[in-house]
Amino acid sequence: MARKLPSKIASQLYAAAELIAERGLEATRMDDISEATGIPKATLYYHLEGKNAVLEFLLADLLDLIGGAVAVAASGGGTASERLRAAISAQISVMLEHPHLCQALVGDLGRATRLPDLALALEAAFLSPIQHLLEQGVSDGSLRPVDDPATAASSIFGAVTMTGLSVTASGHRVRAASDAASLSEWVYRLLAEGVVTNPGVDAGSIASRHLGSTSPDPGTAAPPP
Amino acid sequence: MARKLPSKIASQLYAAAELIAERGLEATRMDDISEATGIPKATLYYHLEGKNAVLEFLLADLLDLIGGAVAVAASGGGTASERLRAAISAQISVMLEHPHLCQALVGDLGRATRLPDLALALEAAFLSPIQHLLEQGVSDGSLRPVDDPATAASSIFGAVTMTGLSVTASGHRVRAASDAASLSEWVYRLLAEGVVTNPGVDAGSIASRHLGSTSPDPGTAAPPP
DNA sequence: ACCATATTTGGACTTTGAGTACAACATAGG
DNA sequence: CCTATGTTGTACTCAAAGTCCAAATATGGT
Repeated sequence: MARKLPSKIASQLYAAAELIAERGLEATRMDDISEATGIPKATLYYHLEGKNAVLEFLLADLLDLIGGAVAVAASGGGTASERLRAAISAQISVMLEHPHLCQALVGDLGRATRLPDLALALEAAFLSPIQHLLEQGVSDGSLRPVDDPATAASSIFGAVTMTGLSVTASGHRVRAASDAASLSEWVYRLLAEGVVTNPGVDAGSIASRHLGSTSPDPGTAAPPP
Repeated sequence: MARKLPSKIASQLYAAAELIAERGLEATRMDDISEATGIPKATLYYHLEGKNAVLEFLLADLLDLIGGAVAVAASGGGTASERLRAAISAQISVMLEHPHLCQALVGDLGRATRLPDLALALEAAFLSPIQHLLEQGVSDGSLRPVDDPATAASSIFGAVTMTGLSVTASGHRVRAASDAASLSEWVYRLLAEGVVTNPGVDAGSIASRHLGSTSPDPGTAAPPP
């Protein structure tokens, strides 16, 4: 559709990512983008449909990067669990290499997912490869079976993304990891091994105790002692 | 600060949540909100500082709800792992009860986290209780030790939130869970037990294989058994 | 009942920023 | 040199946020 941007301009455009990441797209005036990139407003509008198109271009690019890296990781050798780790590593690496783009993506997630192309790209870049890995892991025995791998992929995506963000964005002094390799290893372990010491021990005891969706229910939160 | 909104108005305001969830705050005109709530624009501006304040009010409320429920869960009885499960259940329950608010929160996450009060509320409602649970779990032996519980809390938050969203928002036909109880049980298990069949087997073998961001450091993540 | 103060509301107004129109200019390929 | 296509400054339109204000209405204290 709009993938004919002169590379000169495309590269300048990245200068706008930082602005958008910090202030959000809404608070970023087109004139700011123009000034930050050195591209005059008229030229911007000559190539792009508008403000959203700027975001769309930047994020499509990011998602291509991640999608590519994840795809490579997911189709590499080894067990599904090893490839899952590689995929997570790929995502984290790209995130840490492009912190501004990621902040922009997450900060304007609503807008992003409302742009149809981007929603698809997101799906293709992350969710669907991870979902497949989960399924393959059941086959090769390296991963435990999970109901609804699609939803599980979302959960994993959420965990990885949020982790990457909290390292990237917030000034969190992160003890866990200073570089992409150790951070991704860290998240992978968290997701792979879980947080509990001996799985199964308290499983199933509470399952039906919380709320029945419809009825008034003051005690949604904690199980009685 | 602005917490004296007449309840009459406050309740009407929720009618705007759906609009915001669907179209994003930016695409929602103040006149739309006015019309949807039945509150005339002038009155809105009499009580609220502007558009952002609408979002801020709604989300502050949501975060109070979640924060309250999570706090109750986290301070209940049982092991840390049981309370972690209860906390997750609380969050999921509130999310499923207020899908519009959640979509609004996530959709305009950037804006939300840029509102200082909300960033703090988010921290207080989720992150910090979960972080404490993780720490307590190490003490009582029900959870395995994790480097940097603060970041781990973010990861868990990401997973839970994304899961809730993918059930709520996208038309995903979710096999995993139709109600809050079973969904939260499902996420808890995922996080508690991990996705891998026999933990530790492939740890450390690949850490440095994908792209080298400077130092290969395969061991920072989890403590040995 | 009376007054003071706060709330509600309609309507006109100001301001800001997105997006458009267009003419002048540049550049390239034939 | 001449036409295509890209570049850019300037001036414009237009929608929506937010402000002002004054008249109506409620609220509460004495």
